[in-house]
Amino acid sequence: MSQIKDMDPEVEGAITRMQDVMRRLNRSNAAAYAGSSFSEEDYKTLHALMVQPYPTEATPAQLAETCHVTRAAMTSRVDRLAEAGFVTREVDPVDRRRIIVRPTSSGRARWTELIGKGMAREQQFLHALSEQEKTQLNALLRKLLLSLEA
Amino acid sequence: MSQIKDMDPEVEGAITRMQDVMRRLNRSNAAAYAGSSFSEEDYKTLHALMVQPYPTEATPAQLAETCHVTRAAMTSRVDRLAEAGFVTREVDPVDRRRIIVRPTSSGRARWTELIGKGMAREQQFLHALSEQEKTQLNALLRKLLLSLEA
DNA sequence: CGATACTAGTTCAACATCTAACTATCTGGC
DNA sequence: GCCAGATAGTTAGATGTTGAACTAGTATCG
Repeated sequence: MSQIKDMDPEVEGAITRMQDVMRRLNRSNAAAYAGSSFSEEDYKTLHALMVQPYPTEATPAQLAETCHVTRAAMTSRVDRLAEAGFVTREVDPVDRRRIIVRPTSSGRARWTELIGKGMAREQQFLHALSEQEKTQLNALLRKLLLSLEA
Repeated sequence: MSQIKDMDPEVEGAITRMQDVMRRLNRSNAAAYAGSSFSEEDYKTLHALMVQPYPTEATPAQLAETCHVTRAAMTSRVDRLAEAGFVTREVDPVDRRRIIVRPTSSGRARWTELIGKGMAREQQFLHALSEQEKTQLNALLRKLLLSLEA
């Protein structure tokens, strides 16, 4: 490989490390759902639904946006969750184009069971950083995101 | 959504923000290759190859590991690059199971053309942080990764 | 009131990825 | 030398995603 000018080691390092961190986090999460019939996508979709303000319901389009996937992808995600009995699909009587997705009691239970484990995993993931360091990291990321939103 | 105890806002925040940052970076990179016949995967594969120590060559398995994909995925990646004339595939005469991948001059040229733009994009991405802040961010990430490697 | 434009959701084909099986080759004991 | 076991790469089938086309229902406005 030839000489690479214009390279900033701090920039390269920060980006490479962030990618590495996220890769490890994703692997850790994936591992937590491996072997189960309930997938990580299932959880994320269910979570997007449970996080809605009262009443706990949403359209596929809203869930798609929250999960950062297309509506097409959300169709099959909701298919699976409905098939497994974790959510219901109902046509909105006010606007019959719209579908309203709601968790079943079984879906609520599954989410409650998994949310705790997920947070424990995240805390374990960052446990090497002190409270002060986590705050510092957050401040840097917040500043970065603020600039990126422009 | 019910009461969520055991939640640490700093942990949630840091992870959510890191995910957000990476999503934006990935989108920015994807946009840079959109419309071109040369994909982001093509670039990453070519980059993994060009980053090898002299002589600039590697086996598919090495490239797969560097790119964090399976060997199976690397087969089709190298297929495409070879098809497009950016790399060559040659059987290792010493161990005929192995394939040696090498960049063509056209591949080298393409990489040189794109590496600069990529670094410029990354620097622009982090431009909101001062040198000191980038260093700080790096230090935090390094510490975090160190703990995760155990 | 009716034509037109928009919106929500779904379906479909293309694509990249993964896991698992398979082929070909090499290696190490016996 | 030969056979069992490991290794490199490929192939096949399944999965989840995207973008584009399609269906059905709603809103606008002349």
